[in-house]
Amino acid sequence: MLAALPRKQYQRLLTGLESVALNFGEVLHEPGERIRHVYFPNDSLVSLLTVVEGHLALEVGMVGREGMVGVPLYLGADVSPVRALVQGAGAAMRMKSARFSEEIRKSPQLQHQLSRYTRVLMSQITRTAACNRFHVVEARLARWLLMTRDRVRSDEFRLTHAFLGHMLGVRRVGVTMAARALQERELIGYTRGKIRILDRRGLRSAACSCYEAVKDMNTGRRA
Amino acid sequence: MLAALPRKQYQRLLTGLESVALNFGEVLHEPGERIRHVYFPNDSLVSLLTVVEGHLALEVGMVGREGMVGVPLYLGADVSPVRALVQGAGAAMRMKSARFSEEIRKSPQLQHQLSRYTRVLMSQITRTAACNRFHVVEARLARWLLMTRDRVRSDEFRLTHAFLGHMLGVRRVGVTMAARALQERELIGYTRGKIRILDRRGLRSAACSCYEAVKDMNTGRRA
DNA sequence: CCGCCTGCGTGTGCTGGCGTACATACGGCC
DNA sequence: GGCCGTATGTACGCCAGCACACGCAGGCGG
Repeated sequence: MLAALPRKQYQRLLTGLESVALNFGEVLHEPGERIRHVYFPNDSLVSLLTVVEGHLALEVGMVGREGMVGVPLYLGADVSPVRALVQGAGAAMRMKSARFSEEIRKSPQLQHQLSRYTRVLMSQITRTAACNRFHVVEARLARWLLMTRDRVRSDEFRLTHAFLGHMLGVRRVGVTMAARALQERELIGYTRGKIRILDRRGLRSAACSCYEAVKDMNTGRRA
Repeated sequence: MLAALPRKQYQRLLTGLESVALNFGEVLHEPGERIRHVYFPNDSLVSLLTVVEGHLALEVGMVGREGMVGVPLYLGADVSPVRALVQGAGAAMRMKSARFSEEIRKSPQLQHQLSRYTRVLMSQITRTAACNRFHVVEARLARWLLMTRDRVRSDEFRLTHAFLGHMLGVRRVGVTMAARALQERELIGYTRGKIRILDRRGLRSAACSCYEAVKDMNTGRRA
């Protein structure tokens, strides 16, 4: 995302950026709490979850190297409305909130990038909302795996059914059923927390149209 | 929303604003189409709907006098990701897109108001997503009626079960059942497209917590 | 090598909402 | 005052996902 900035701006930003390793399960932001840093995932992957009392969590957005964690800061709030959970371990850059606000003020180009990304994120959240309402677990699981794959750039990653349940807002058992169905169709394989995508094209046709839709938003093919 | 601006700015904006009457069922923006005007409802009410092929529509946000229809324009896109449907007839102000973009550029205060509203809208969309996933129709219907009431400022309004189905993303029959349940508890009354709220407090307790949650966002009690 | 924790499989009964189809009833219009 | 469109009621079969509960197995630490 930042790489799209003019070189000079980018160089200056770098002086405020700090390289960090994000660990699986780490919580970067908690709803209602102050945002201390904004994060720019490199090969890591962060999920944005909404938390409703008395229910499972529910993923509303996914942030990889195309985006940023901490958009509310750009919009002038210093608290997060969502939980930001590291879902794929890896490297990221981060910047202190104060410094970042400062940089935004100084750079119209950065503002432009951020407004663009905010737009994409809103569309993504909107689409995810509809997806969670209308599509069955199996299709949603397929979509989710594909989206994850695109961001961690690997066909294999670690995650348990229970974890997936939190992402998709369903019980673990629901995930188990859906995963087994996909496995029987030889689209994926999994054992004890390791999931591997075997047939990417097949998985695409098992997924709902939301995968392509969200992808198109990110690549800017649609606004 | 605009009233929060400094008087001078507000005066200037007025010169670009045009008063319009919004009619029930009118579509202001269609997904994928250019945004020609932005709208500031006065006593009218606009629903933001996401449309997924082969499914009912689903409301993700509601805009009354506290907000604006056309946020994507602020974020630099000239096409809408959602359908904006007039759900409560009434008056609104509107401004041509080009002029509005111009005004944004000129006024930091306006930018500030817009970024604040964008934040609120994102939170609302997020919360609505979770609500649609986790809560039963009856509670969602109650929430929806209360939210509408707050915006049109009247205990009675015109809408059919079929219409409500589109808002809540359920079949008409589902609405009928939920509505009857609420009627039997004497919280609402309805006949042929007219719904009246009889017991507001009771309705609040029938609604899920999302009503209060979204309300708090709008009034700024939470970010 | 044993135990235990974690991850996965399976079963049972239940309920909310779906798709579809048809029946009633109000209310405006001629 | 009868007609008809639109709004609402009702019914039937169906299935996805729920809550809860328990069984099994791989792998790590002692």
